[in-house]
Amino acid sequence: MKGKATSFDIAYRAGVSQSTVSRALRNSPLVSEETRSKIQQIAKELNYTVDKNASSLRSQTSTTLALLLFEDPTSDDSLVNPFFLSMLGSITRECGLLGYDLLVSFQELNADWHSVFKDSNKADGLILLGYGDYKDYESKLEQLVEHGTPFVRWGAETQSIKTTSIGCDNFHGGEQVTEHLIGLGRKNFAFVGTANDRAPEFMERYQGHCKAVSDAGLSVVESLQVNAMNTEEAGYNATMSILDSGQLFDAIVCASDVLASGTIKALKANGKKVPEQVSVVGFDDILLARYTNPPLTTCRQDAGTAGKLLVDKLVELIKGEEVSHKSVIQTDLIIRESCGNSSLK
Amino acid sequence: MKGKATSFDIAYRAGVSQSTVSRALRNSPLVSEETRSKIQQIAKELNYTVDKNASSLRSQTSTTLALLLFEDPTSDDSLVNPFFLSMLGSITRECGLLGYDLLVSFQELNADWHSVFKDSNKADGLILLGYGDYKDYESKLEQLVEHGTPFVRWGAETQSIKTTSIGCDNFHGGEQVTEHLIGLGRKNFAFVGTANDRAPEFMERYQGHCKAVSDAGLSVVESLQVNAMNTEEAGYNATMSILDSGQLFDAIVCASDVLASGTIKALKANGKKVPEQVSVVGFDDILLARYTNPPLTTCRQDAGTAGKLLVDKLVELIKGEEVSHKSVIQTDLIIRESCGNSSLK
DNA sequence: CCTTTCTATGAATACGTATGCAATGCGTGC
DNA sequence: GCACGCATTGCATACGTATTCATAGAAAGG
Repeated sequence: MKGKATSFDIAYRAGVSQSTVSRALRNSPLVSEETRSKIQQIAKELNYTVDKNASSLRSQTSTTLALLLFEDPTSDDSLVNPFFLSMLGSITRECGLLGYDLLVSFQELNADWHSVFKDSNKADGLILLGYGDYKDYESKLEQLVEHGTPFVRWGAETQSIKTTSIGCDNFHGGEQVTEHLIGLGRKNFAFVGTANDRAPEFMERYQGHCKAVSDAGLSVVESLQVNAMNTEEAGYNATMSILDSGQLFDAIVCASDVLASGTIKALKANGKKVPEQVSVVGFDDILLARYTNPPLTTCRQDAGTAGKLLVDKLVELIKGEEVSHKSVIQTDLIIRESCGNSSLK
Repeated sequence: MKGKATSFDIAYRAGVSQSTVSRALRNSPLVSEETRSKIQQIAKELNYTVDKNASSLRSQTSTTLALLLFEDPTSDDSLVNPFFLSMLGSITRECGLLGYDLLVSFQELNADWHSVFKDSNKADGLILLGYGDYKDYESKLEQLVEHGTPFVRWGAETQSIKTTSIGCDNFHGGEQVTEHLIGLGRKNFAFVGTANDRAPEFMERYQGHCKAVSDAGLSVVESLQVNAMNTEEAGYNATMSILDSGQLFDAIVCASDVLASGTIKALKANGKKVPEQVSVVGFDDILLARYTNPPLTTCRQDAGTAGKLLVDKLVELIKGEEVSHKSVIQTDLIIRESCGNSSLK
């Protein structure tokens, strides 16, 4: 046998036309049960596989999704938000279940990612993962919408346009962790990772945090909240600046685990005991949270559900179904040791 | 404008034939500089992108690589070997640089991964990442070879057939960590993660370890080496069994960081102080290694170089170039606190 | 000025599949 | 016995590009 078998080879052997072979293999009702089974039998014998390029070209659909991961390039290996990575598993798995292939691409934010893949017909839709400089980001999203490209995003809802996004209940999560701290007797809160343009979900967490503080009859001290990017270093620096300011606080709420890791380091470097003197909470429950010292109390986002949902929604969009603009995933408070226990009261 | 622009649209506007457009866009020397620039100009105006399906179908080449990641499905989110994940970044980046797209797929070992992608012409070659039940694994590799599918692997060299693989110098790494321990005065070694069928690289590390022990005039105690899969739980259990055996040891060499993490937990659970009573070393230097308590001394494999090399070699294979069967990446000893310092002597 | 060589282009075709449309055969109802 | 409907199948074509082959014109050489 020379080269790969084509549907014509099967047709010849089965004594039917190529059309019938194509139909039989796609389980069209237009072929009799008898010929179908004969054809499938032969296909198996010949190790036949449909040529995806030809198939996609003809049907104008690729059964492929593209995952675009936005990350600022960093120097070290940990160039990827660990939380996104843990979604990757569930995304690929769900793709497999639904019969889609997955193209993965890391994109810098200023790249022309909005046209990649879809224009070239390599993918039927896009999954966008990662935060962006929101001004530029939203304008690119608008282009996608104009273009009619199906896509879903992980993250907060966008302001200017309606897009389909999946996100966790950041506001509630912010409440949860703060209520936990209040329950332990903490009263003076700092917040690391206040919103900046790149991370509206941080803002939502902060707002939930504020609500819980207010509800408890306590007051939010503006000067104790510090803007920070999502890196350990930023968490470290933010915490240092809080310490330098000399203000009083007995708990630090961090907008992510990565930030919290830096916060704990900074506190230790300054001789502060965690959790005895200062409680620390994070957000995400990435693998690392179990290994900080002390282990980090945090708010878990279910990466498995998130990934599955992203794929499901995108496929619905591709099929032209009506899809809700926002899906919210519940958060779970994971209690470890970085906040102490109620004996602190 | 209705639908996407095709090369015919450009041809019409430029007053040339479609052939010329195709040539101009692919920078063929067969078109004059003048028409080329006119065509490229028009292409830009029309936001033209080559239809990859048509292009791939015609040229029988997809400029796409497929990354197959083998993992036993686990219950928790950390379903992916963290080390492999850190390679993902460099792999996608290198793919981008070389103009290749990347399909990512998690595969269970018993699946028909050997025929996926390549048969359907969706990818020009495969990158295999992950360990397998070696009997089954090698037979599938043989099928790939027979089939003429270009592929590269991360890991140890295969026994029965010649395949192109990239791996770190596991043997030397095993020596490095052991010599370090010996330098600190350790004399009685246990080893967690002795080779099983699924992880020949573990075996190489073990052999390097043994060499270093012998070279130092010490002896290897067979009963202090325990087989273990690459999970934290396995490391924990293996260490417990060593402890239960009641044998004397002052250092545990683990075949991976993940194992070492479990080992440290088990030691602590039994009241053993690390590193005062027992030194522990790992292998890989995954992110987690910085966060164990105490931070883990380990042998770093350069995931960045590894990923880049995998892609480079695969592309060479695809282009039909001669490629060395094995490339070795150097390892670096990363000293943290889990082994103690020379005051232990 | 005629032949030859080269350069730039166009015409035609193939890649392998999916599908609209036509055709065939067979059963059914009147 | 005839018209009609249904169930299968084949024919022909389109998807959009890359490439071989042929061609026209220009340059070159004698």
